[in-house]
Parts: sequence; C-alpha cells; structure tokens
Amino acid sequence: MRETTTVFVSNAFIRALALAGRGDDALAVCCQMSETGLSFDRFTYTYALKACVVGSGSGEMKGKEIHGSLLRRGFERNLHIATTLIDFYAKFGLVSCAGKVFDEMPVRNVVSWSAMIGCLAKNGRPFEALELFWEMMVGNPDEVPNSVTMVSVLQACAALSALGQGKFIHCFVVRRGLDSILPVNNSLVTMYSKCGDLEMARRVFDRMDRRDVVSWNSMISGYGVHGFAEEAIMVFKEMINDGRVSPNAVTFISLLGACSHSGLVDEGKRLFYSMVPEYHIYPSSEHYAGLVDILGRAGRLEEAMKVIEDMRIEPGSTVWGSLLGACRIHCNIEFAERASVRLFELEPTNAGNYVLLADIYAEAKMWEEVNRVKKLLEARGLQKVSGCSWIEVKGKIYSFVSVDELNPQIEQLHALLVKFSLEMKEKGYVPDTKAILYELDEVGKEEIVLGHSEKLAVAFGLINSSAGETIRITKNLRLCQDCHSVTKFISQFTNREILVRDVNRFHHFKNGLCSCGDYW
DNA sequence: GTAGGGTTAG
Repeated sequence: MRETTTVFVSNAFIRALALAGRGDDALAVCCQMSETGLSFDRFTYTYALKACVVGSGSGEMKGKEIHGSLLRRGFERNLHIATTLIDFYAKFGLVSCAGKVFDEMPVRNVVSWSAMIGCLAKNGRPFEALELFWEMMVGNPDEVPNSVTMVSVLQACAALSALGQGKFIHCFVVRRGLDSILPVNNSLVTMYSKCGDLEMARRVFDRMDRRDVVSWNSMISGYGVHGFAEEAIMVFKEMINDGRVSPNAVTFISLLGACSHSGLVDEGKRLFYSMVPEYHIYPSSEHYAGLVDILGRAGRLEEAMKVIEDMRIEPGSTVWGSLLGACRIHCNIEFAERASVRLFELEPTNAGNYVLLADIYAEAKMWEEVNRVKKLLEARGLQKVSGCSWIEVKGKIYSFVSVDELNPQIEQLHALLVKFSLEMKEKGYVPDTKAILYELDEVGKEEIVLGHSEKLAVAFGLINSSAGETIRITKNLRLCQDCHSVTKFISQFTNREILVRDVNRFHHFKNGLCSCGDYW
C-alpha cells in the first residue's frame, strides 16, 4: 500500500477510537505508526491530541510530546492544529501554554478565538475571557462571533456575576438571531441565575421552544442556589410530567443541593432514595456528598456518618468535604478529625480543608490544635485563599480584598462601616471574631473583621447606587458569620435589598433578615 | 477521502 493510504487508514482508526472515548487505545495506534516508520500528517496530529484529552492517565505528558513533535515539523502554524492545541491545553488547565500557541498563530478565525475565550472562561479567568472577546470584536471586524463564542462569553459573565455585561451580551445574541439556539439559551438561564436575576432566568427558560436536560438542570440548580427548593422540585416535577427529557445524574446533584440550601431533609432523602428504583440512576460520590450535606447541615451528623459507612462505592473527597463542612457548622471535633484524616490523604494540597479544620478547633478554643494544623499547612507550602468580593457598577467590576489598604476609597468605606458598627453595638451587636486564627487583642480582631472584603463591597455599593436599587455582591469564599449579621443589619438600617452570592449559594438580605434563614 | 471552539453540578 502507498504510504498516504496507510496514513489515511490509521487516521480513521485513531479518530474512531478517540471519538469512542478510548484515548489510550488511540494513542497506542499512534505509537504503532511511529514504530513502523509512518509519519503523522496534519490530521493525525489533531486526532492524537483529542485522544490525549479523552485518555485515562498521562494525556498531559503525551500531548506535550505530540506538541514537540509537530513543532519540529512546522505544523504549529496550521490553523486547525493550533486550535486543537489550544483546546488540549485548556482541558488540562494549562492556560499560559494555550495562550502562547494562540499568540503565535499567524492567522486566526472565529474558531480559534472562541477556543481561547473558552479556555479562559473555563479556567477561572473570566475577566480575561471578556477582555479577549472585546479584543476580537474591536480589533477583528471580519471575525463575527457565533453561538459557540457567545456560550463561552456568557459563561464568563456568569462566573463574574456581571449582570450588566450579561444583559448586553443577551441583547447582542438577540440582534444576531442566536436566541433560538439551545446551548445559547441554556447559558443565558445560567448567566441570569448566577448574576442574581432569577426572574430573567425563568423568563428565558419559559420562552424556550425546545428544552434539553441541560435546560431543566440549569433552572433547577438556579432555584436551588437561591434557596428556593420548593420551586426547584416543582420544575423537576414539570420535567417529569413533560416526559420528553429524562433526568440525569446532574439533575439529582442539583436537587439535593437545593434541599440542602433550604434545609429540606426529608424531601432530600426521599429524592436520593428514589434515584435507583424510579429513574435507574446510580448515586455517585457527588450524590452521596449531597445527602451527607443535607443531613450534616441539619445537625444529623451521626446519620450522615452512617450514610458514608454504608456507601456502596469508595467515598470521594466531596463526601468527606461535606461532612467536614457540617462539622464546622455544628462544631463537632470527633467527626471533623475523621473527615480530615481522609481528606488530607485524598487532596493533600487543598488548603481549604486545613482552614476548615483550624476554624473548628478555633471555635472550640483548642489553640494548640489550631497551631498544629497551621504548621501542617505551612509545611506543605500551602496558603489560605484570601477573601475577595466584587461588585458591578455601571458595567464595571470593582473588587475588594480584606483590609484593602491599596483601595483609593478605603478611608470613606471604612468610615461608613465604623458608623454602622457603632449603631449596631448600641443594639447589642458583638463582633464575631472567631474566624481569626492568630493571636491578637480583641480591638485588633474587630478592626480586621470590619475590613472584610464583603463589607467593603457593601459599603461601596451603598455609596455608588441609588435608593431602591438592589446591591449585588459576589464573594469567592463562604460568607463569614460576622459579615452575615452586619449585612442583615445594614439591609434594615438603610432599607436596601442586598444580594450576596458566596461560593455556595445566594443570600437575599432584606429588612434585617436573610433568605438563608441563617442556615448556610 | 479525514480537521478545530459550546451549555447543567461540585
């Protein structure tokens, strides 16, 4: 056979295996090609890179080797290959490698731009994703963004809680006639719900002429994170009655999350135990984590532990993480230690677990243990993730870190917060400084909690918005106890609605109360 | 004769 024919056949084989999810087998065929002296062509490279993504283990290393090989043969400038490379690096979270390929491309089109925007959006760099989108729009009038581009851009807006930008993109989507495309609408539902506008999410959802399982799941999880478990379950029932789409594993993860945020213990248990008999969906570690979360938050730690012990699969880090989170709420040392032992084995570099355990010890005033955990954290070269909050004002994002000395408005924000603090103390408020894990006098600790990023963002929101406008804030961590009570007070004192999205859920503060019912 | 980017959860 001629070599071109042989390469063609091998390509087809590699492609088929990669498409079937058998990346390792596909790569084995690649190796055979090399051994028999057949050289890759431009098609082989794209299929081989795809195989690295769907393979089991060493895909990252194999892909880098493939990159080296195609580089030596001058294929990196090929549009399709470069785009595939960007996507390969994106899937392994190697943003700077993807960026390097993108920057060095001699020619780009809408697909390569979208691949890079998607890479940033999915790897925790939503701000840069939007920047790149605008660069594409402004600097490259010939490249018209399409529905795929819009999905990634909407994802970035959702991650940032950038409602203003999201609405702008929504208008753009309508003007371009992309509003009948299913994934675009699904992304709109998620964008509006993550930006805190649940009504608009529902409106988009209701107007969709076709819905797939992602549409339903998006709406269910939207209600769930906003603390409306009953509505989430109603949407689920609508989905079942409609009958055109079957629920999947994600549906139940969303439902269990919804029950957990609202404290619906019995309903959550009922849903969990209906999965296999009614829907033939076998619970994964994430589902067990959901159930453990529901029971744990409700203070039923023994029952949660029993669920873990009786699991039919090996409990993953999410399960132990749920238990540890519950131990923090209910200050249970014994189970916290059991969960930590497993978590430190399963994910030794997750700083959050060490911090949670230290918080639990601190709450119990077990300072020696607090120091022991802190030393462990340091010994492993890890750092506590620092708190960060942000707010969108007139389409621009303003972000704050705790005790934000570099912020130009810090004096003004601080003065406003001190004023609130004094008023609150007259009404019996005592600052909650338990979250501070190092020794400091009480005055110093109060100063620090008053400088928490979330409070700075609230103060900024109050100064830069008009009465009647809802203040929308996003935070990268769980809301601390003190910020929660202070925000409740501010909502009453200023007669303003404040919406805070923390890392897990939304809190609607109004008239001195929070929608989470102080249960989060 | 074969090619590239997309939505839900955690």
